[in-house]
Amino acid sequence: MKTNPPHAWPNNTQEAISIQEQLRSQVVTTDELAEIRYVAGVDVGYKHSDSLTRAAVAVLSFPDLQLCDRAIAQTPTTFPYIPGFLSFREVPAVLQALEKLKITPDLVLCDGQGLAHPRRFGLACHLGVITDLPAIGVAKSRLIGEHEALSNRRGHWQPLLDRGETIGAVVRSRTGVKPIYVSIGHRVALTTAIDYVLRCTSKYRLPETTRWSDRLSREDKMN
DNA sequence: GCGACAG
DNA sequence: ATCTTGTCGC
Repeated sequence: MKTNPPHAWPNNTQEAISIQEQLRSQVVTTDELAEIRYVAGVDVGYKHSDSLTRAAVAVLSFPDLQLCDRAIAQTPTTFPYIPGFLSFREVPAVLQALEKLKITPDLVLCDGQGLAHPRRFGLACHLGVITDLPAIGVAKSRLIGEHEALSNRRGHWQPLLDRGETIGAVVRSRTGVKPIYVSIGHRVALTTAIDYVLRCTSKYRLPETTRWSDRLSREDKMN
């Protein structure tokens, strides 16, 4: 698929903050989706030295979740890991991987937060706005926000709150497992996002999309 | 100043 | 994320 050239890249957190504050107004928090036929999962890993960033993208058919396309890309790591600035570290490699896809996904599930972010502009929002693809943040752990006790049954969820504002949801993707953190990335409402995440999750805690991109990333690591 | 802190 | 063996539990 084609992606638009990214905006100027920051060299420090001050510049990164101003970019986040500028771009967050472009996030669409309502459903603006076409028919979903292909869902992509994105995973990013790093080499031992941390100097290389590797992005893997898996495109699955929806709703049957069969692997239809895949891509890997590696770029020099240009930004350190700082909570709240993950996207500046991962987006460049992800864009290169997306460029290699033959199939343009209708929805992207990102490994990280979307709106559930200090400035409401996590990885899923950033990638969504840059590509203008519908995107959802699916994180394995919490960045910010609090929530009420959660039922341990699959499908149950609680709003994730920050100063009374709903910024995402804590979702039990499988009965009895640790919950996952789902939030709006771009062009998807929260309840719709939760629904798609659950529909992409069958046998395990994480969506099949993330599991596939994880696998592709690990395979590539061996080469 | 003391914790918390996506991947 | 990544470095890493065995081990507890279903």
